[in-house]
Amino acid sequence: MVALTLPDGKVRNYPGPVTGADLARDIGPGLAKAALAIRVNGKVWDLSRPIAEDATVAIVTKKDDDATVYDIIRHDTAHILAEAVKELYPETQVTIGPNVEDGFYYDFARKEPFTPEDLVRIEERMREIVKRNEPLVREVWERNKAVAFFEAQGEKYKAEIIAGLPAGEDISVYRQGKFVDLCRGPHGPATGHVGQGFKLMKIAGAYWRGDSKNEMLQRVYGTAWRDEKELAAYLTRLEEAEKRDHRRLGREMDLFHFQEEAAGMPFWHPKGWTLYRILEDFIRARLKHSGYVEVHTPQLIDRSLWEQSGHWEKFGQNMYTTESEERVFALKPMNCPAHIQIYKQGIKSYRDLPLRMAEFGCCHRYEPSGALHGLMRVRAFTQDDAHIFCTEEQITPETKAFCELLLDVYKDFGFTDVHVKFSDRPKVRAGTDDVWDRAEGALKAAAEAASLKLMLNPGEGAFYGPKLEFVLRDAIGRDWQCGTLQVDFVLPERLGAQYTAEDGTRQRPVMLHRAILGSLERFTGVLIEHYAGRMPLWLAPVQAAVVTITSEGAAYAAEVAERLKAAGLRAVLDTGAEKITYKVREHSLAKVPAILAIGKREAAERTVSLRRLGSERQEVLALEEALARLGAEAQVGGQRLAAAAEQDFSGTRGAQIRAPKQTRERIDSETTNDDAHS
RNA sequence: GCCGGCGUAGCUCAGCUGGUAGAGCACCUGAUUUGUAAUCAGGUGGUCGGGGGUUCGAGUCCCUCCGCCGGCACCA
Repeated sequence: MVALTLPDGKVRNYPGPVTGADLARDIGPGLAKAALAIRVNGKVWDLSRPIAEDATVAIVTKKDDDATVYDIIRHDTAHILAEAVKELYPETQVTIGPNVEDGFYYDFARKEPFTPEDLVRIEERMREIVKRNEPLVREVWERNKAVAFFEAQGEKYKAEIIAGLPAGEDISVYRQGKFVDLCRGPHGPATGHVGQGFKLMKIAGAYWRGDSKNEMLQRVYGTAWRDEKELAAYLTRLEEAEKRDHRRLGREMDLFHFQEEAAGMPFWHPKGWTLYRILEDFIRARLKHSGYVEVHTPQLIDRSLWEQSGHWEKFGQNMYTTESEERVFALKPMNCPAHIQIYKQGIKSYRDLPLRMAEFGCCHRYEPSGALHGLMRVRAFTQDDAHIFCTEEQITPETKAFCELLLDVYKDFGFTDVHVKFSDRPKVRAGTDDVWDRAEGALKAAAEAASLKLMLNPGEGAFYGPKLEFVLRDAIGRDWQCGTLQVDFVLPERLGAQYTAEDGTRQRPVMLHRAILGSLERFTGVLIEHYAGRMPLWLAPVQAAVVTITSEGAAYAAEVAERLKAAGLRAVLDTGAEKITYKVREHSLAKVPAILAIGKREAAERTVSLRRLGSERQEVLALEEALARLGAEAQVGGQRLAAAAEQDFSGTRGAQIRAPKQTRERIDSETTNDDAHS
């Protein structure tokens, strides 16, 4: 007897093993048709797989609001992709085809790369295969049979994968039509269940087994959804994400640019640099408040120091060098060795620790050309870098304090969804197990003390110590790794840092490498995308535009602009001859958070008509009231920031706003009252 | 670095099988004094990413270098 307990608590008894398909058919024809798979004691099984023992079961259908549905649909679609490719290009070998976020891919081995036209053909064939509604049949094969089968087919990759599977594991294959693929499953009952809500997205090269020493395969990416409507929604989502691409907004909002002569190194324009400097000044103030000292170290340092630190050996190929006076200098790729040099000046006592040394040091790294990506991956960058020299006992309190500072800073920027990856000892590492035990223990305890959600990232620590990696989630759900904290026992040793302990002995300090924003360039990019360019008031390069409706208001408008600037706000004055609708549009496209319109009435009554970006509402306020309100909002405030991030984004293009002609000169010199960059 | 795609005016893009470069917006000039997302008219603007080759003739074809885009690999 097999007793199956259904989700509603009812129990069905069978004399012997039954399949999910049998059960679904017994319950009703509708369910039988809709069934995709069956959950057996929480595990998802194929409908064709016999259930031989009592179990709690639930039929999975496409309508279920459950990630499993997508897992099945996407993996089925990957098999359909492989079948289509084998039908169209029989000489192609199949390799692996896992699911990824929002879709799947399949890697193929073939001499000729796929063309975009091939992709169209393949997708057409896939749609046919779906219509054929071929049953997907699970079979368990004996290992040698499986290897022999795939070798006979010329599928050397598949044979290699099977050979690598642990002994004793069932080798399951799935058959659909003439196509047989090694696969763990589970799958839906037939290709038709996938429906037409899928699309092939792109072709790319990918190394076999992810190793650049191996041959390159052809990877086809696809996406698959429950139906065409969901697919359409997904494609719309991609388009929306594209609109907030910081590279596009950087151009549209005149923040920065890149050019061939300095690939991977941003040219910051006045507005972009204003934003950058706000971040830098903000962090500088926070660090100062948290007991850090700031230093500045040379851009060029003789290679001997990099040899000593070990960087030359590991990363020499990725360092820019220059020769002078028969010596080789490297542009610094990081600040830490230089900070140790400062630490080593004079004798340090345990009383000097912890010593928190910060530097906004510009670093250069020769990143591989294919890695460059706007501000997110550059060759010249500045971190909000600091090194905390401390004793082992101080690791925990210092880490805790750092985590608190970091979360607080993130909150100010509007990021409240943060998770932390904890990367522990890698296989190849320096330091004894005892030291690692202590370092990992201290780091973990501190992270937990700071109430962080920890995700384990086993074996991914630096060779010198464990690390925390702080990942924040942006307004549209994308994750960005920004902050980091690494415990380092190695560099102080290599570069000879010491302190005198209470007992008079010489000891090695521990070094905590840490950054909150990471690279300022990258964080600026993240912020632009998070806010879709609509920065909250305190971050907006131009915070307010004072615009006249008619020239009668010009003198008063100039006064309003002056008052805003006197209140510390970055304001522009637009007294051009265009219509108010034109000015509102232009300044809105430029994503200026506040537009203060001045007409005859406002001038007479000493008021302003305030319009906020993203809203059509206008509010007539006394000038003093508007000043007070904007001034208050320009202060850092977490809640306001979060609210600003949620403002919906409407697409724009070509917002290269400049001052209208009559006032051009005046405005250009008054874009900002922040003299820091002049 | 590897695989694929792409590179035409400041931006977005058109330019069929090779016949000597075009639109919209932007910009400039003039007119318009306007009440909350585009006022009208006229005008300027490109050695078609760089170099080389094939051809009577190359934006269109070939080679090569550079850059960008999408992945992969890398990321101290």
